[in-house]
This record gives sequence, structure tokens and C-alpha cells, in this order.
Amino acid sequence: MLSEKRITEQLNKAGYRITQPRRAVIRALLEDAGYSSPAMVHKGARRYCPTVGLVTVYRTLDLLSQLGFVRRIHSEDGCRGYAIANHGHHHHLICRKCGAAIEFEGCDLSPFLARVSQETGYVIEDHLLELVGVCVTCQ
Amino acid sequence: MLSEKRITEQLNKAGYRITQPRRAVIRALLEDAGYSSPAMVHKGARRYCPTVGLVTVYRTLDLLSQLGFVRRIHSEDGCRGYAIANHGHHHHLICRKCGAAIEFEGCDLSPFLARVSQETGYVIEDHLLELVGVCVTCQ
DNA sequence: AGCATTACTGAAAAACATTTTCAGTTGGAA
DNA sequence: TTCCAACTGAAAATGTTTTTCAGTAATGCT
Repeated sequence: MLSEKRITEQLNKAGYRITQPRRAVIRALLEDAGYSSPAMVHKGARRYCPTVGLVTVYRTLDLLSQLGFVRRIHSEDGCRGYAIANHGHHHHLICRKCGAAIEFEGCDLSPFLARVSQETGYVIEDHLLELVGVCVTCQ
Repeated sequence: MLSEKRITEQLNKAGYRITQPRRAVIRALLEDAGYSSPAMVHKGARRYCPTVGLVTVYRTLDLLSQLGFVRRIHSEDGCRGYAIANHGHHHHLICRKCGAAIEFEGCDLSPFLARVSQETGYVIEDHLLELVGVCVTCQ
């Protein structure tokens, strides 16, 4: 499970500075149960660092995304969402109504991927899997 | 397999007019082996209808998307792509190098979905699956 | 602790993508 | 052929993301 401490340690280890704006963005992401657009993250981050700019939110999301701490959430109508990526290889399950995003693991697609690879001749390197549904609260 | 004729028939049946600009967009999409951004579709469509505007491309993509003839392609760095959706339920396999998009069917995720549903309590309604790899030509 | 270095920052502007508005055009039913 | 609503392109508005740049602050070093 990710925490502010764990993320900042990794940032530090990778040679990045731990600044107030970055801390604020990380906190905003951690306390958000679902996924958020950069604008929403910005709003959340302002609570911890009132002067943080939207530009820095973009830059920090970019950085966290490169390091694998957040992941983009895609939906049919746009792709402006980011969510915390607690586990390594994993996927998100999104609630269509409230936007809550939880992660799940163990998508064993290997046999399926092997079949598609054989049929198409493609070398398959990665996959994007997202489930959409309705969470317990919203049902 | 989709063709201009088949799409226009369906459009007609659904009460939409078959106009030159729409025809041009459809042709551009059909002849494109991969996926294209609205701007790229626009460029292609101009070959068939030189006066077509980008706005109409957006509107037509929207319409075709609603009717299920095209589908958005999502990738980590943005979601500006559309590709023809030949089959009903299907997914796309994208070449990382040249952008070629081919479709595949038969993603039997049912057992997997049932498990996730049970573990999380979510009612799972839809899924988004995209594979990324390298096509035969690019290998 | 104080200092120097330089990565990082916010604001503004630029670049880009998408939607809305509106007056004029055109497809297709009558 | 005529007519009308659906459709169109251009321009403007809106919204999102990136770039630029001068100033700020985090960190390592004394």
C-alpha cells in the first residue's frame, strides 16, 4: 500500500526533491478514493499548499506516472483521470456512478494473449484492462 | 466487415442524412489501417471532400461512435485516436511502432470477471481491453 | 547554522484540442 | 421541383496541456 512516506522516499532515492507542492499533490491523490482530473487534484492539493499552481500539478502527475505511482484512467468520453497505483501490475475497476476506483490483481491473461499473438503475428508487450461497473454503495 | 455501403445504410435507417462530408469521413476511416486522431481523419477526408471542416469530422466521429462504427483508442499518453469497429464486441491490438490497429474477438473474461465481482462487490457492466505490441511488419 | 548550487516553482503566454454559435446550404421527402 | 429540417463551415468561445522564464527553495557542503 502506498503512503506519503513511501512515495517521498522513492522520489528521494530517484534523485528528486521533496517539495511542499509535490507533497500536497501526493496527499491529494492519496486521500482521493477514486480518480481525479488534473484540475481536481489541483483543488485538493491547494488545501495543503494554497499557492500550488496547476502547472505543477501536471508536472507532478507526470513524474508520479513515470515512477509508476499513479496511472491514467481511461473512459469512453475522455481520459483526464489519474488514480493512485498501489500495486505493481494491476488494473482499475471504476464505479460508473461515483467514480470510485479500486485496484485488482491477478489478471491472468497469458493463455489468451498467447492465442491472440499466434493468430495475429504480433509480439504482445503490454495490455490495458479496465473494468467499469457499479460499486456496492451506489447499487 | 464494414463498408461504406453498410455504414450509410445504417445511418439512413437511423434517420441520418448521407452527406458528402459524412461520406468523406467514412471513407477516410475505412481506408486507414490503424487509428487516427480527428486531425488525421480530417486530412484523409479532405481528399474526398476538399471543403470538409474539422468540426464536421468531430461531429461525424461522435455520431459514428454512438452508432458503434468507430471506437476510441486509448493509450498511456493520450486518447486522441479513433478506429473502425468492424465487429460487435471486440477489442483492438495496436502496434506501438506504426500504429496499425487490428481487432480481435473472443476475449472470454467471464470467469475472471465473476471472480473480481465476487471479491469487490461491484456489479461489472463493461470492460476496456487493449493490447499493445509490435506488428509483423515492424518486427 | 549558513551558504551555494541548481532543481523546482508559479504566472503568463503559447499551443493545441474541442465545443458552441450561427447564418447559409443541401439532402431527400412530398 | 419545391420545401424544410438536418446539416454544414467558419469563427469564436471554451477548455486543456505545454513552454518559457525569472524568481524561489530544497538539499548538500562547510
